[in-house]
Amino acid sequence: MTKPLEFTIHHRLDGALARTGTITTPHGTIETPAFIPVATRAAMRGITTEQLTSTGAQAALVNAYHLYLRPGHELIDRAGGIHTFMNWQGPTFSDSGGFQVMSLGVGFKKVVDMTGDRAENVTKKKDKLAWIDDDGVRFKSHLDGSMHTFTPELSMQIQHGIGADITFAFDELTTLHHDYYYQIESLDKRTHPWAERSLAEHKRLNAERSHRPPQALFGVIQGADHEDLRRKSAKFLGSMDFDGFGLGGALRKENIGEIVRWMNEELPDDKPRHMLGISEPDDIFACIENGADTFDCVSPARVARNGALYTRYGRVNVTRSQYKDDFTPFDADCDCYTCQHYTSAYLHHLFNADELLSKTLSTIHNERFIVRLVDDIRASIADGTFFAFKQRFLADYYSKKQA
RNA sequence: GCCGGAGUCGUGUAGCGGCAAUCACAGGAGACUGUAAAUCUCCCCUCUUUCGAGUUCGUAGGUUCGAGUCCUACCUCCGGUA
Repeated sequence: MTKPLEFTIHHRLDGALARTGTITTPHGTIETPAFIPVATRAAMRGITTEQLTSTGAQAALVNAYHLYLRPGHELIDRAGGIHTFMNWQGPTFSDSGGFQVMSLGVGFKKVVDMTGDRAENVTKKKDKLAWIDDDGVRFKSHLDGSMHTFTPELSMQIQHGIGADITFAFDELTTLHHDYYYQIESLDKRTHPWAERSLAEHKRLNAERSHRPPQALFGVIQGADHEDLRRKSAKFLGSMDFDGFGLGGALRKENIGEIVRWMNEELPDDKPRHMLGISEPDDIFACIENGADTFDCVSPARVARNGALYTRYGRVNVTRSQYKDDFTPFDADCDCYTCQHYTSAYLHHLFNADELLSKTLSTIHNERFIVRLVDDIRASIADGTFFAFKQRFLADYYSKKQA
């Protein structure tokens, strides 16, 4: 195969931007919409690749920043690439390190804020581990304090060493707390020029490294919650020679669907769109309805490790004492390995006893839950029942909290 | 029997005349959205939704403006010794 990526659209939903399709990569295909679990450091925390496969995951996403620091992208290249290294034969994505621009910078020690109304939600200069200028980002390693400068070129070199099928342009992830003028500057001086530089370096590397399977590059749209900036960014990047697009950045939960629509109305229809860092069921519905094709997110895994499991009726902490004597599966509707073999009481006990297995079993469940949700949404688009499915699912999902 | 030591929140502790009283564990609840997350936050004597009120450091007295803290007696436990 000469092209790094092909995207075929199969179904479209009347009255919305939702579609189903197939992404074809050198390491296999992804039926979209799809949820892509995150294996930041070339490992899905707490579970094996076989267990990840059992969740129905079609692909996995790794992170350039983390793998650059350890074990190093040259080492992964020597291993034969990320697929061989981590024994994951399916399609892979690699994030550019753009998220760390925010999470180690202004967002350091903060929770991602999708409301914008937490007043003190920006990290002070001296406490940060990342500093931005128009050329790139200086990082202070969270592992040993050493300094590293990320540029679009370095990010692409790292991502090519890693060898993921789909890579992302290095971008600046802003927050809802940055003002409008900062958001404009961020687009014009960094995210957009960096996208051009990422693309140029990517093309050079794909040509230079012809002994490896060709890699795809997605440009990442920013613009926070401003319609004009989102449309402008989508138009600008959409006209470039990317294989697909990342829908990134500061999103306001309240109107996340609308923000996604602004971008997708401007983007070329025939290229895939990846929603970066989103996985709450209501957000997934809103994004798919407005044209998102794939998703990645650490949340299902993280909340699982911390004891929160998804059910049809909402996300619930198994650590609650009510599950101590509950000898039924935590989610009776679930076909995952965990729910097929273990009871709520057992999971409750494992968390209580701080057994590693608690995290493994709950991660398997949550990843399966979100993967299956998106699979079901895909099926509902194909057979035209999307809106009914969405209404029923969300009514159930939020029925407990409203009560 | 005598000598010495100790009794503080479910447990183990801090406390050195001045705030229901430290810390840890246990217990209860919550949070988590391109992973510095096996993390973090809150509650945890009683009553109260809150503000707040009440009762407390083995028991009973005493000294003091004020006692978990000092004194006396008693009770219990742990060492040592007959």
